[in-house]
Amino acid sequence: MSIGPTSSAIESSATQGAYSSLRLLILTGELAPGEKLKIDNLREILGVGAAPIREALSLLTSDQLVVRQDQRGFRAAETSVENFQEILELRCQLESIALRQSIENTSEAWIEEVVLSHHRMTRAEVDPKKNFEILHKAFHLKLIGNCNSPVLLGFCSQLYDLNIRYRYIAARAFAYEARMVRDEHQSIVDAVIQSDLNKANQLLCEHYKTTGAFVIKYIK
Amino acid sequence: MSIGPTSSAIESSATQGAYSSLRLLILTGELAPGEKLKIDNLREILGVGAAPIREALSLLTSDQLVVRQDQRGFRAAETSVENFQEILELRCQLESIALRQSIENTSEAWIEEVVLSHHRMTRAEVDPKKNFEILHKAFHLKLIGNCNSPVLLGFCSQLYDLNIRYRYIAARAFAYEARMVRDEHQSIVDAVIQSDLNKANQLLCEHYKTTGAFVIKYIK
DNA sequence: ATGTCTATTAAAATCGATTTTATGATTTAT
DNA sequence: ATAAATCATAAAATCGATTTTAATAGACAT
Repeated sequence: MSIGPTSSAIESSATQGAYSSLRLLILTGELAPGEKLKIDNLREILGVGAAPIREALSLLTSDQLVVRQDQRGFRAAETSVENFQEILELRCQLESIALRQSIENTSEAWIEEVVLSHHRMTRAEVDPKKNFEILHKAFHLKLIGNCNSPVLLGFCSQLYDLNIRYRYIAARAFAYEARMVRDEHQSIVDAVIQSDLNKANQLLCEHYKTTGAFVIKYIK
Repeated sequence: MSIGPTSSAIESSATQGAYSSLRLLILTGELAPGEKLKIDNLREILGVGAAPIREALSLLTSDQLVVRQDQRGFRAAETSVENFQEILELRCQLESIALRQSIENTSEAWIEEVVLSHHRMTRAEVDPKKNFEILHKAFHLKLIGNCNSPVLLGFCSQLYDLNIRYRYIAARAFAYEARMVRDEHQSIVDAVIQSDLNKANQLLCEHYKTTGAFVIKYIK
C-alpha cells in the first residue's frame, strides 16, 4: 500500500494506525509467520475497536503479509524457502526491467536524487537516530524510480517488504552485515551515473542474491 | 485477491459477497472510474451493513480497483491512457517471464491443461450459457501457470483484471472482436505445444497489443 | 478403541447507533 | 470583492452489542 512504514508519524485514523502497527509487527516477525491474528487480542494490543483492525488486516491481505480465511479469520502469512527464493528471483527480474527503463529515461535531476538518497542512507549507518531501514528502502526505490511505471514500482515496493521480512525473521536485528554492502551500494550508484545498464543491473541482482544467500540459511 | 469473479457462486460471507459484487461493478464500468463510493449508497444497493462494505473496499484497494483517501472515503480508481499503456506493457513483460518459465518447465500434464482450457474457452464463444470472460481469463492464466511462481501469477492476474476493465469501459459489450482473436489463441497454443518460446512470446504480446490498440481509441 | 453425533465454548462476522471529520454555504471583516 | 471564519450538513469512521459460525470436548453407539 504505502511506500514506507510510518510508525513515528501521527496516524490520521485508527485504521491507518492499526495498519502501520500491524505491518511493522509482521515485517519484524513479532507476529510470527502463520500466527493466528485474533481480533480481540489485537483490539487489546492496539486499543481500537474491531472494525479498524479488520480493515487494516484486509489491507495487509493485498500486501501478502496477511492471509484471510473466510469465516475463520486472519493469520500472518507463512514463510518458506520457496517463497523467499521466489521473492528474490522476482525482485531481480522486475527491478531489472524498472532499472533499465529508469536508465533509458535518465536525467540529471534523477541522478542527483539517487546520489542524495544514497548519501542519506550512508549517513544513517553511523547515526542511530536516523532510521536506516526506511532510507535503505527509499534508496532502492529511487534507483528504479525513474522508470515512469507506478504499477511496476508498486510491485517492487511490495516485494521489497516481503524480502525485508525474511531479513528480520532470519536474524532479528543481526548487525546488518557491515560486509561490503556499503561498497555494493556505491558501485551501483556509479554504474547508474554512467548509464551503464548492464553493469548496474548485474550489480543490483548480485547485491540481492548475496544478501539472500546469507538470509536463506536462517529461515525457519 | 481471488482468481476469477464468482458472481454466480453462493457467497459464504457478506464481505465476500460485497467484494465480488463491487469488483464486478467496477470492472464492467457500472461504477465509473473516479466515482465516489459512498458507504450508505452501497449499503442500500448491496443490502449489507457498513462493516462488510468497508472491508470489501479495503480488499479492492490492493487490487488497484479502488482508491482510499483517509478520512475521505473510497472511490473507484481513475483510468487514463497512460495507465492503460502501462498495464499493457507490464502484462507483456511479466507474462513473458512467466511464459518462459512455464515452457522451460513444460510437461505433458500442463500442455493438456492448456489445450483443455483453450477448448473450453472456444466452446463458450458459441454457447452463451457459458461465461466466456471467465474461461478466457482461465486460459490466459493457464498459459503462464506452469512457471512455479505464485506471486508472479498473482501480479499477472491483477494486471489481467485491470486490462479487462479497460475493455469493458472502452466499449460496454462490444462484440468481442470476431476478429482473428480466435486464430491468435490457437497459434499461441501451437507454439506452446512445440515449446517454441520466442514464437509463443511474440504471439502473446502481439495479441495483447493488437487488442490494446483497438481499446485505446475508446478510452475516456 | 474408533468413529459419529451433540453440546458447549470461543471467535468471527455483522449490525445499528454514536462520534468524528470533511465539505459547502453563509457570514463577517478587511 | 476577496479572504478568513463560522456554522450546518453529509459522510466517514468507529464503537459496543448481537448474531452467526467454527472449533472443542464429551457422550454415545458400534
